[in-house]
Amino acid sequence: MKRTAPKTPSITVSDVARAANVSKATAARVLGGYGVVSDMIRADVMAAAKALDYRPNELARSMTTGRSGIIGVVVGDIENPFFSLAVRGISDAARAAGFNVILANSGERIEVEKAAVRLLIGKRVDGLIVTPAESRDISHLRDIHRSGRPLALLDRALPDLDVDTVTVDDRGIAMRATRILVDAGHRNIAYVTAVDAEGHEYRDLGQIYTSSVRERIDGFLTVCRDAGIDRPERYVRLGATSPIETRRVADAMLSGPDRPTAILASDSVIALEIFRVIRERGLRVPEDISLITFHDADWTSVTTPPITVIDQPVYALGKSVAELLIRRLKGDPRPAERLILPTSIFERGSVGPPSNAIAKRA
DNA sequence: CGAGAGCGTTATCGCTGAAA
DNA sequence: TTTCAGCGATAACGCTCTCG
Repeated sequence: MKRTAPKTPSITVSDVARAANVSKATAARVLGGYGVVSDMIRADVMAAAKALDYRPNELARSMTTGRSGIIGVVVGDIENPFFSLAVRGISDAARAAGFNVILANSGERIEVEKAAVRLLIGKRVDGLIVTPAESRDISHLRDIHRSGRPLALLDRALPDLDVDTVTVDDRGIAMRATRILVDAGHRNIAYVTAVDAEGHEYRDLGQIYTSSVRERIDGFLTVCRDAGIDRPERYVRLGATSPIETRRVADAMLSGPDRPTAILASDSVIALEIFRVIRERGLRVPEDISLITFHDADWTSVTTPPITVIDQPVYALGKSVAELLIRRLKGDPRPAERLILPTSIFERGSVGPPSNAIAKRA
């Protein structure tokens, strides 16, 4: 029995150099694609490398260059199609520029996000893209900045952190969506988000530490108040962190005596579960309840009725933030940029006037 | 416990020989 | 004689592991 695993001798530049009868330096020049080498020697080295199946040792390479060629990405929830599409945008832009991506999931938990950032810095990523779960505790993000590594923020801006940021106009688009519901005659409109807070109950904006959601709720409440709706904040529901939790929230909301006649969902995962609960309760969209959701997820266009959605340019969001970061990695000295991408609403069939029964009671 | 070798690669320096 | 393409030698990188 062997006590130690047999060493698998990997082919190095030295081996290739020996096989090609040149020095290590010359072989390295050919394999690394730098410096000047004659065509004959280049051919010899390439042939030797191919014969030996040489593969560069990236660890050793980054030891001398100080670069890893890797971009670290920390997102809130990999399972959410919003983030998977954004990551797709990031990785496409990264690959085009010769970078790879390491992905970490924070589950929207600040401790996990901090650990992920620490891990990625330990892995010596060249730069990081983060969707900060909280605007309150950003010491770990300042640390990145201070370590000289570029940082870029995706989807969520932090006023106190002057780094490249790509977002959408969350407040403005939430206002437009809310206005559609108000114009349809709704007075009891709920906003449902995954973001949670102390006590799981909404009191005021100060509780909401996820900047994009704070913006949205602000926009939502502003339009409600402008329409003369009394205490719209009582319909803000927090903690729809998973399908199970969303179901709990939706059940509680829809079984109450003053159930809302319209719902604005903060993401498509929440909206799908709410849609299920509505149907299971024998209610109809939009006759009994109107529904609008953030994110034009695939399923929203194939339901009966199809769902009115806020179409965020998710792929472009990811692509743009990666491009900003890569520009930074290449030494661009320009001041930090805050991009706000345009957003639109696809009006489909899930919004109608409030049902009479409820309207009478209200 | 500290010194130092070793890992694979890159980058710099300096040498050689041939062309101008 | 000068110039420079083409190449070799080697220090340096940051860490682990061994040795004294």
